[in-house]
Amino acid sequence: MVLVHPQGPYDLGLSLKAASAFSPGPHTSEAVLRTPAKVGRTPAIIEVRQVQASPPVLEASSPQRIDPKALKKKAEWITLADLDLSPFYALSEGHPQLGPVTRLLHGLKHLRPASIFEMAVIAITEQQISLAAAYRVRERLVKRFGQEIDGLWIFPDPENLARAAPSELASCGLSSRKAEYVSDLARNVHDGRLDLDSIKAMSDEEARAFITAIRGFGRWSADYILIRGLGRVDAVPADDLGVRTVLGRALGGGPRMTAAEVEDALAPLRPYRGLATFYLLAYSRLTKAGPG
DNA sequence: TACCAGGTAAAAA
DNA sequence: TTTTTACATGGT
Repeated sequence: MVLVHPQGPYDLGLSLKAASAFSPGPHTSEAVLRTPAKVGRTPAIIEVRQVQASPPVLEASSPQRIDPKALKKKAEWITLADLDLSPFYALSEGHPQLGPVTRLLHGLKHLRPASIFEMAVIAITEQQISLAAAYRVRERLVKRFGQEIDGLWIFPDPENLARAAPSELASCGLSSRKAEYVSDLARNVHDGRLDLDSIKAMSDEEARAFITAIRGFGRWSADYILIRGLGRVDAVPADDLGVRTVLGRALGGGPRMTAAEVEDALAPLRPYRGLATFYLLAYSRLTKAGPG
């Protein structure tokens, strides 16, 4: 068991609730994060619960025997512990639409996928089709090429997907084109030709250039990976259909915005445009009537 | 039943 | 150089 001290305000329960509003996922209904991941070489369940509200303190643990330092690092990565929301709240305070939303969702952060590789595959699956459809495709990928631990499935390593024939990947529901993207990506990462972790040290602009140079990743995927996979809070896929729809309704009071209108609407929120967008999307999903 | 859903690369014009 | 096309699945 290790303690994690997130920077600034944090509400794990709210963050889990938002996560499950975006995808069905195995997120628990209670306020405990339970996520399967490899810690070093060891498959493990990582459990995170909040033991103090303010200043926030998290407790990370695992039923498996894993290095406490590595466990802490993984928990910090997944929960975006290094992000301090305070300056973002100060900036959005006076914003007519965003201000009330940030007050309502105080302490909300998104959860990062355990690795950039996983995030990259998520991005490919979510190109063009609905999040729900993409989730089903990933579920099949994970159950075919991943590893089960205590009822949860660890996302496949690059090696697992590199070994798979593109046709096997496609049989999980990927288009043959996307199956090639995933296969190429997995093989390049596994061979060491592509170092996705090197993105962590790059500026947003460098990272965009790096990602879009990879086959299968356009501007949308690059910005999506930056905000969701890396927690780069200023990155926004402005041409994203969901972003354009929700911002059109939330900020424009009307129909779907164009990408240019999204850029204009978010300009005052720099350097937190991605975070602002996440809050508006989360608010939109959380306030939709749930099933039952 | 259609149609749309948090795009991309490659072909065609 | 710009525009069009094929693509896979799930929800409505």
